[in-house]
Amino acid sequence: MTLADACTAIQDGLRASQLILVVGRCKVQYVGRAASKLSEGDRLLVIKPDGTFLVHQNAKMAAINYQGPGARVVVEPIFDPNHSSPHAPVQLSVRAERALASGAKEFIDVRFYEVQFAQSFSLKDDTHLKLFGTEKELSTLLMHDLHLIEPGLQPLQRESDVRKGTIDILARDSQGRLVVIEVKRRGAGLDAVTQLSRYVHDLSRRRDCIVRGILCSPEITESSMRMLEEAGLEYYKLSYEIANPSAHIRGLQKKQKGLGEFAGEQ
Amino acid sequence: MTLADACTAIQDGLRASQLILVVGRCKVQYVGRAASKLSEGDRLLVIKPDGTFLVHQNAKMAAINYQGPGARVVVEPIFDPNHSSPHAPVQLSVRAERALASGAKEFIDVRFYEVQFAQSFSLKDDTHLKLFGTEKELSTLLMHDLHLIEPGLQPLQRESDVRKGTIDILARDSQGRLVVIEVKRRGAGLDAVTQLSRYVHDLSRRRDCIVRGILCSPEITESSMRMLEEAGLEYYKLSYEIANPSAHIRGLQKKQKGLGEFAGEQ
DNA sequence: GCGATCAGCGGCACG
DNA sequence: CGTGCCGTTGATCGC
Repeated sequence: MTLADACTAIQDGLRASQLILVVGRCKVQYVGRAASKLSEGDRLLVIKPDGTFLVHQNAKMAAINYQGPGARVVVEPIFDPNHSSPHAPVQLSVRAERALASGAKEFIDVRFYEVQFAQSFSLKDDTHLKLFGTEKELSTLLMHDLHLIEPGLQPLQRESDVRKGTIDILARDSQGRLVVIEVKRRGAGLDAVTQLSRYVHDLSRRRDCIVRGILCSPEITESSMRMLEEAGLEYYKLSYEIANPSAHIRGLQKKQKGLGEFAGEQ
Repeated sequence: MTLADACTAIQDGLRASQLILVVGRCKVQYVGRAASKLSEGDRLLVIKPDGTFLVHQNAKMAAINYQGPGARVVVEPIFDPNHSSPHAPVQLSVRAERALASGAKEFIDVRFYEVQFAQSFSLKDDTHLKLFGTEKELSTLLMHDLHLIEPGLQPLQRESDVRKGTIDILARDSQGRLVVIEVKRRGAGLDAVTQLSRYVHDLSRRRDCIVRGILCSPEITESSMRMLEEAGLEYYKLSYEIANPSAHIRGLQKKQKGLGEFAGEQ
């Protein structure tokens, strides 16, 4: 496929606001929040009607260069400066520009030397993904099953904002103490512990009372567990199943200090 | 394009370990770390030689469903069960399976009802992106210019592991105190403050001495600044430029408590 | 719009 | 391998 044909195909796709696919040998340059250079090689370029601009190599999930929705795409044939008359383009430049929130601009330039394929497609699609097993779902489930953690635990609020973030679940225990519960849908790391610790400290200072903190996650790393214990916080292993219309909590087990095993309360 | 032709095209691409592109009307189902359903609509499917599997809608940067490198892809024509004899497939199933680190498996099933386009491409590309302006680069630059923060500040180590994470820069000030420096390439939020706070507390406890903590970033949110001050930590506004072979630090300015303005030290 | 957090985060580097 | 953490993170939701 000639570069001139590719240029036309891309322009047609841009005008018609279609999905554009280009496969070819190119260099890529990016300047914006960071800067990058990618030397010659074969890549896939995807341009979506909303301005999304993706350069993919032949491996890995992530695009090697990209531009988010809202980018303005311009395609331009490059002619050999040695030839005074413009016969056939020797390169094809596909450029995406975009304004950052700060007002600064960023751009990508993909310079094709050879195009294997370029075509645009009309994609009719107004559907939205339905996702199950998110943290929000688990959190909602857990709030209605706080007795799994301990009897007498009463839910107060979900997603309550404190000055230093958003608490997943706020509850009160049988002795009237506030309990901050942080839910993680996957293994908890140090960040989860610092997060919970932040909420507990903030709340205990503001209300001037003792506040408990409980981390609930399917796993926790060893150093996170140590840090949690040092901070006087509690851990419950959260076991759950993902089902189609809605997830399902299998159980919660308190992890005992210094033991590799669990002692269930249920 | 018939579903049978699409099936052949995909199979050829899989056999030849090529990049495969499919555009068509499909449903998508996913079960694994979470679960999802996406009803009928037109999408782009990208399959890479390494098993990467991407389903893109006509908007947004992120793939709506995906599978990472290592997935095993199987394509299978589905025939109408009412017809005893297999004439033409009524659907085309493209399935990606993958084993998680935990040992559990996850899979996506893309069910095509109609295929506009299906073709595979050979992508020769062994290049790697060169990226400028990363945090690592800024951190290295800053370590050699600690005097920008204050005179007498001496670098000790970069990327030093403490029990609770990895310290960007460890230094010693003119009075012999340890200084933990956390560098962020973009605006700092609460997480950056908790991160720094974590390192400082850990180190001060382990060494049983006073440890200073300094956050360096181009911006910081108001609540983060408040939290930083409450924790007795310091903030320096980091101004930098991204240049081609290497980034360049323009300056560092200490942010004064309670003022919207800066008082430079330089 | 900014701000905080989640994500099926992905990817990397180091122990 | 896990653990930690950066990312041109992106995407969402609340203020």
